Amino acid sequence: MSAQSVKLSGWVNSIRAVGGIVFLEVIDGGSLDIYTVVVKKSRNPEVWQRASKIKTGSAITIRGTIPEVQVSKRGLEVHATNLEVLAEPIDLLPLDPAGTTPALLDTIIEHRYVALRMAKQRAIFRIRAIVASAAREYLESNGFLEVHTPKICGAGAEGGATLFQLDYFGRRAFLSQSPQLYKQMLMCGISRVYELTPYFRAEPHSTIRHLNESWGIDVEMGFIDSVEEIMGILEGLIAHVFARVKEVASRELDALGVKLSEPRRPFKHLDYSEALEILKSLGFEIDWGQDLGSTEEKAIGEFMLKEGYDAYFIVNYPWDAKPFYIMRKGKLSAAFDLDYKGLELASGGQREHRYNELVENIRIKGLNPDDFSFYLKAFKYGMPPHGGFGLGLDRLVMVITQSQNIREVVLFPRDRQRLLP
RNA sequence: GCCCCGGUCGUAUAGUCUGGUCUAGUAUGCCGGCCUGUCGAGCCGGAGAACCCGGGUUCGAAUCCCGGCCGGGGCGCCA
Repeated sequence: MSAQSVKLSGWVNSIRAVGGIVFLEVIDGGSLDIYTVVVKKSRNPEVWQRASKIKTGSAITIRGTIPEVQVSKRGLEVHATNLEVLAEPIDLLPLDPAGTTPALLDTIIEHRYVALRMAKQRAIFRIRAIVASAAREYLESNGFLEVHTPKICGAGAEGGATLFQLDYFGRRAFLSQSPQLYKQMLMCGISRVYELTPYFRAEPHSTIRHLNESWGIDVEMGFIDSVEEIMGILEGLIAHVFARVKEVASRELDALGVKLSEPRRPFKHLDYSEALEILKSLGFEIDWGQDLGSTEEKAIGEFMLKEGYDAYFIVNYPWDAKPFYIMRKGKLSAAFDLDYKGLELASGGQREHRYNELVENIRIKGLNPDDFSFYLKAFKYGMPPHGGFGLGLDRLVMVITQSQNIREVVLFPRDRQRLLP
């Protein structure tokens, strides 16, 4: 048996020198692995000389061997036979990559690239990537085609939400607030589509769960029998993502101190009217037809959790509280929200696919059908019954990583104040 | 946009209520030294902040008052 030789490139996260031995704690390019690089004066005077002068935060390449006998209690021990410093910091690090001295969220965001050397930060963004790939995996195995719709749009999607305006060769254009209208138009030619996409919203909110640029998983499916079919896909998607993260990201979850439990299935279907009853019993005064505010959502979340449900659908919303493209069922609608512990993760529903009814809905909402002609045209050529949902990717990652603020799970968040970096 | 709280060495904080004793304390990081198995290393020494910006009160302001900017939280807004 001989020692295995290795090449290791990464950053020095901490240095401990004990007499003629230098211990470098090194992390690699992205995993959660930690290496303890050992350099002894007696064995390698030249390398030791260099190692004892190295600065925390330096980017280095090590060549060395992995000894049979591992003494280090932390990380894989590597005995360096060569050490090359590729770049060293020219300023004090803006935060402690080893995580001993805490950093405020604002400091982390300002220096996210350095913060990513902290185990917890890596864990969050590794989980984020796993969530995205697990979602793709599930949707593709269910016959959904990934599509990419425009983010520069000539018309505001549904009216209502505030849009970012921009100049498009002298014409007025907007950043897409949602792929809603485009994914529906696609239902005239493809039966199942999905898109991982940014949503741009110019709302001046400042909360722990809103951003002006956020990411969503948008799904639309045609030839459906009922709205239940859509909820089935959404529930399956959520369940698959949780299961996948649990399966492949145990180290990341450990690093975050998160014990992830998969949501109880089947998800409870809570009627909007039932939700109002619950709220009434909790002392809230809500008139039928009103949308639920965040305080109400949280109260329902707590109530449902006591009943044993972390994830639940709220169904049968009043149509008045929903957008024009949602199918009407008298005073009610074929729309649903998916909430997880009081946080809205997704909303969706069956759409109105009949041309005349759709035009009528637009009018009822006080909008002008002419403004939607590019969209309405798609409903003239054999549009099947269809529906879908938009699932907030940031919020899903937030829930899985048990982050308190949505900014924690977005590398460079865009909020009202933050435009750089 | 409204309400509450905050802004002090690179980082994280103490100090502010009860103005002077703060030439601003501590931890970590940083610099120098000692130590051949540290692993939140240890020990010794050192540098580092006129306290977000502007104005005011006062003999005297990190501390009190006003405005602005920024941060955290709550609400509103939210296809």
